[in-house]
Amino acid sequence: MTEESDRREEILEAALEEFSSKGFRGATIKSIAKAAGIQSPALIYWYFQGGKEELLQAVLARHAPVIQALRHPETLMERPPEEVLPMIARAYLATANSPIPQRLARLVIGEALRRPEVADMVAKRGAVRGLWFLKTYLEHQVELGRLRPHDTRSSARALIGMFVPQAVGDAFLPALKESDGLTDEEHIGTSIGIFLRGLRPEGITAEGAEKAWGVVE
Amino acid sequence: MTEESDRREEILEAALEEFSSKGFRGATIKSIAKAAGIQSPALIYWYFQGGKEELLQAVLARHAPVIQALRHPETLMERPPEEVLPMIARAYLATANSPIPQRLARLVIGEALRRPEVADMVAKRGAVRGLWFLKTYLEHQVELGRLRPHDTRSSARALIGMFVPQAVGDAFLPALKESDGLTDEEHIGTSIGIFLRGLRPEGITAEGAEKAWGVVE
DNA sequence: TAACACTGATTGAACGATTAGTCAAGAGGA
DNA sequence: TCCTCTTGACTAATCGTTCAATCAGTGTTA
Repeated sequence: MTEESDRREEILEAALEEFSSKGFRGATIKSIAKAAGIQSPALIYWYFQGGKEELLQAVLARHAPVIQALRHPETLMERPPEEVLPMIARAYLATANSPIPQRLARLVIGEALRRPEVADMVAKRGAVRGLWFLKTYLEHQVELGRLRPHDTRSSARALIGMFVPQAVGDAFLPALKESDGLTDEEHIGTSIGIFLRGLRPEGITAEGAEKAWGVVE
Repeated sequence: MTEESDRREEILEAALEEFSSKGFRGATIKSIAKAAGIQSPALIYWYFQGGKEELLQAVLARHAPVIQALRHPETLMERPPEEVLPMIARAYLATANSPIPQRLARLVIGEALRRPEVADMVAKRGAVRGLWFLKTYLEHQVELGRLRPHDTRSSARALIGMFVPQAVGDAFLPALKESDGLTDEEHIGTSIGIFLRGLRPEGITAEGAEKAWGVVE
């Protein structure tokens, strides 16, 4: 259960590479076999009797934990948004800049366009969980009086959404970032600044908030 | 030049339908012919000598004006953000809910993943133009003293990004919106509220702003 | 009017290439 | 010998594309 065959792992790696760059239909069993360094496509059927389809499922399953991610140590819950939100934004944009998650995103997006099950998996395991965590965190901060009361379903979407164009630029449309040269850190600073100021309770200034909640940096 | 053959138009329609639902590779010349109501795939080669590839290019070219869109009547420039931003958000989400733009988005996203030229077209004709308009508008509002000074490259991204999760939910991941039932109008109200409050000049209240700038609704 | 030819539009059948998947046989240890 | 792993050769189907033939009009000529 724990020890996977080396060959199987090699095939899965090659399949992710091929599927993500060429798409499910564009990648052929032979090209995957070649990329995995094996002589015959027949060997793939020894490890994945279900053929190409099972291979795709196995690749997705192989990285499902990564997709889930965003394990939320409850420690974050108590820390103030001035600290937590930039952390989340940095983690998000860092993911968009890493090769494996990029390939996974290419594969998953491409397949989600045609396969409702994949779209559903993305929505439920990825998006809904992420939004649920953000919403819970923001609600808790409202209860603590650090943010003014509002609809956290909406603010959770708005918060993560603010970084989507930049992430898409990183991962898929380099021309977008080149157009004005906005760096990730600049964007994080400005947009979280707007977000927090927009949700600051009445009559509280930035300096007062930092002192009251013990912001580290 | 103006009068296109009916048949050619029928084939283009069928091709958009097929390409967007099955992808470029997934859609076959025969299935497109069938969807267009013609008996033989050979007819497609009479109208598009370049074959399947030219057919794809023709479908994209057919709707290029729609992709550009966002013609910006200068009248918008002078009107206050309390009016303009919800208008933009509504137009954006309405587009995400319309069938033809949805199909186009499916096709374009799917192809942009594998074809750098398509990705570049999306970035330059779509994203960069849209961001440039928003940035210009926001800068102008800063000059008018209706928003406090800030990096408008970042706020333009943040603004349009806030609606991306909702738009994606509309067009691709229905499970996302079902998860908490947030409506488009609720989201527009809350998130633009946060955005505007976050960018309000120092010492100006919401009521004061509305009276000073003559917000209609 | 009738026969004809020309042109654009449409068809069914076929070709060659490529694909996912199969199979029997072999290699190499235990 | 037995079992796991690996291979090259093969199959059956499907794909994009080509091609010769045909159809429907539309003048043109006798």
